[in-house]
Amino acid sequence: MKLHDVQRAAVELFSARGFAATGIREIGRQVNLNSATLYHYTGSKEDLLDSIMRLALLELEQAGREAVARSQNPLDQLGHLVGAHVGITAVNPLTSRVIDHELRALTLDRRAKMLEIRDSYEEVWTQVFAHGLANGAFQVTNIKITRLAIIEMCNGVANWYNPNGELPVLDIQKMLIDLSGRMIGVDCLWSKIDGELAPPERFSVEPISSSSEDSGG
Amino acid sequence: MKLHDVQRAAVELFSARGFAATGIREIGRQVNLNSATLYHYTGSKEDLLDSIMRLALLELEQAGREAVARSQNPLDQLGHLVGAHVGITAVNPLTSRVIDHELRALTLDRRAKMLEIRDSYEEVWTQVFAHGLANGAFQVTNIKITRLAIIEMCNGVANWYNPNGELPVLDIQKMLIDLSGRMIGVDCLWSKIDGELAPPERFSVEPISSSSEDSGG
Amino acid sequence: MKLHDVQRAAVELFSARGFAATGIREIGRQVNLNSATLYHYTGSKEDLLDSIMRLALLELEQAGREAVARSQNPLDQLGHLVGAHVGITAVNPLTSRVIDHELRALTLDRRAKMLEIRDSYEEVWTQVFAHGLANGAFQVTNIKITRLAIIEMCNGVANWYNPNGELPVLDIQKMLIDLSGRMIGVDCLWSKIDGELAPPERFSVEPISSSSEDSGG
Amino acid sequence: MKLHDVQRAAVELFSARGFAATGIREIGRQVNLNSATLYHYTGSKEDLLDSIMRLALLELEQAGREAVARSQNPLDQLGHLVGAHVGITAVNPLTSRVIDHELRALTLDRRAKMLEIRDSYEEVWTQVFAHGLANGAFQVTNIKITRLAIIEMCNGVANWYNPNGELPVLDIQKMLIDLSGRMIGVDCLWSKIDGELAPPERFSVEPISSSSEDSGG
DNA sequence: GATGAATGAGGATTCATTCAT
DNA sequence: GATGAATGAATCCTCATTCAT
Repeated sequence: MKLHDVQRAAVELFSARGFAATGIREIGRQVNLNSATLYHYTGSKEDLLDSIMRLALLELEQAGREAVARSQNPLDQLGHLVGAHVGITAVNPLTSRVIDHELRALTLDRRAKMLEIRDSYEEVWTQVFAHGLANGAFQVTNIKITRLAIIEMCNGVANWYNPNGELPVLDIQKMLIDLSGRMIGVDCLWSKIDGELAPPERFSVEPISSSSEDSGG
Repeated sequence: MKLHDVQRAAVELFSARGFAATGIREIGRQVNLNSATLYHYTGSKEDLLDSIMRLALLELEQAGREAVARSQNPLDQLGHLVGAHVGITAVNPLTSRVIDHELRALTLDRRAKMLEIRDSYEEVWTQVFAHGLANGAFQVTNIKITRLAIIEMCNGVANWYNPNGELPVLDIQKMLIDLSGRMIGVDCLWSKIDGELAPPERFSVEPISSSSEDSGG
Repeated sequence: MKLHDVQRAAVELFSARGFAATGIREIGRQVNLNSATLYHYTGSKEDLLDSIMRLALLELEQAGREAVARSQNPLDQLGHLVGAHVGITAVNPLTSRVIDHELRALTLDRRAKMLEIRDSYEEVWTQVFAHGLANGAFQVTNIKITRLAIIEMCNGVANWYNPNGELPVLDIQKMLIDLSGRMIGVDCLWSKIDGELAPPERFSVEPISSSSEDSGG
Repeated sequence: MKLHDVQRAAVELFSARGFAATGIREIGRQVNLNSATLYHYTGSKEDLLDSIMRLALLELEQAGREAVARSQNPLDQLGHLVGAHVGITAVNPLTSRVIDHELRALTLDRRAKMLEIRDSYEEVWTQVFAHGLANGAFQVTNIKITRLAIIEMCNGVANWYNPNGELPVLDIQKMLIDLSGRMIGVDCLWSKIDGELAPPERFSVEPISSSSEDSGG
């Protein structure tokens, strides 16, 4: 479908230059479409960004909920959750950067709706930590900061991981799961997880040749 | 000095809306200066961004080097380094966001020069990890990923910490030092550090009422 | 026929927003037709305007000639002419506004042809006045200005008459005939007219629910 | 002042082609100003139209009030009112056309405010007619229609009068005053008016070489 | 120092129109 | 008949920047 081509091109440019610095004509050029034709597919430029972010956040949220549903044990849940988040981020680094950087480009009301989805996703994390703490499985001094630190660590993957490089995604997932484990006082969390990690999905909007290229910003 | 006012206003707007989405007139309005007058103080819009980023990165680098110089012991060094980075980030969240997000807005050659500074700073981290590993003090399976994960975790502070909130900066520093310690296999790193943390400096370009406000993106 | 639907929709929009401010898609939307389909029925946007104006002006001219043909007496002729013009204007206010306002939207040559029709119609008025003056029936100091004043007064009906209101068209016709009579020095012209007024025809292009609504402009 | 030049050019083009069909660049070209510079003087295109219409309508209203204030006698008042309206219309035909045709181009709220001014002006007419009727001086069968007919007749002057032609404005005023008089049952109203007509003022926005040129529409 | 005026380039978006299906 | 896709040209407007004052 053409719409997907447009979205992919948009993600590529938005992630590289930023939403505001990307021209609608530039996007069109990448898909060999006149700028006027884009409006046939996407509505406004902001609509385009909105559709991309919504799609990505919804998939992230769903992946998070499925990850947690794989076990009742908070430790397992944390492992799966980190695995899912890191997996998705590593497989979709460009889209992830757009999610992380361009919320501010949305109009107030659209931003609010988008934040609802993000908050709903973060709620999943919050509950896992609450259980883990009550459980005694998580040994942390500050639950909130620890959670935020882990999430930021996971988000950071989009800034340095190159999916076309040598390191397989699974290795990154293992590593960050272990690091997360240590952060809550558990060593070698990866090896203790019950069940396999869900394979991370590639978004339909993620550009094909996404090479993160450490392209700044 | 007026230049600092302009820079502060610029950081405030760049961090909130992004460089490309911020108009030169908008900056002028915040400091009651005609847009044409800005050019007396700052040169071009890119010059303004360049000066801000350079200043901030140089201070960060210096703080990093001083942190490491406080001890010969890699564990101490890591603690001081994390403390410095987190401290600076927490005290200058808006400037930190600009550093993290707007490298891409620079022209190629300027970006290259800026990356040199950033690389030079990251080299400090790399060496600490190299020593820690050789030393046996750091128990990690993958140094590079561990280092990146820790740095991203520290950078993330700019996304959620509110310097006007209740939590003192020092508490954040302690927490993240402990978390970093655990990530390399050492518990309670904070209590083991030799010497006091250097008090984090506020950049001259950091807006006064910087409340991070978790304002998106 | 569909063509008439399109023309009616066009008159509705042209009279409300003006030709230049009306989009071809807007017209299509009103008749549930894709904008591309309009071209099967109407040709270009200007063709559409042209067909509307030509049709209306031709009907006006014919009505004018028939009105004058009803008597040899200049006073009767004037009465019938005013009656016809006012009647048509009151029954087709939207189309009348289009005629009055949108000549300028036509290309030079099309405008010239349209003006020929209008001039031909005005020639009817001119001759009635010439006869009335020669006759001695019209007592005027400036024949041209009087004629123009009467015509403008009649045209003005399109600006304020609401065909869905209480006042019947016939009352308007009576009133303006009397006023016209007074303007040439004859009182109660309406009661002196020989023969009945021709009933004013509704144009095929006049929108059905034409409520003039005094909607500005 | 440059602003006046811009307004004059705008009136010239708006009256000739219509607001919607006039480009901002076209206006700029006429005053040798870059289109971007126009915004320095005028704000948006709609602001430009708004300022023109407001200025013209306010002057018209003031002239109307002054005309009526010249006498207590309704007949005199009507004469002065018609004289003022016709005078202003004849001296400012282009601006008058803009007032008559382009209200629809304004946004809803701006249009509402503009209509307030116009209504306030028409209220002057309404009161004169009310007094004239109560007085017995006006012999009419329907005041409202008579009033509307006279106003439309006066407005019509903008459609045919050429200020650069042979006929002086005063002659037009005389003629239309007499015609208006006849419409309310009074012959030779002009010769009965007490006091001189106020000389009609030329608007600052009326183009200098305003030759009505009967340019369509 | 400071600013109003000025501008070329470019921003997103809409336009009337065509054409293959 | 009817339409979705496509486009070049044009829309209004904003941009960063310069310069005479």
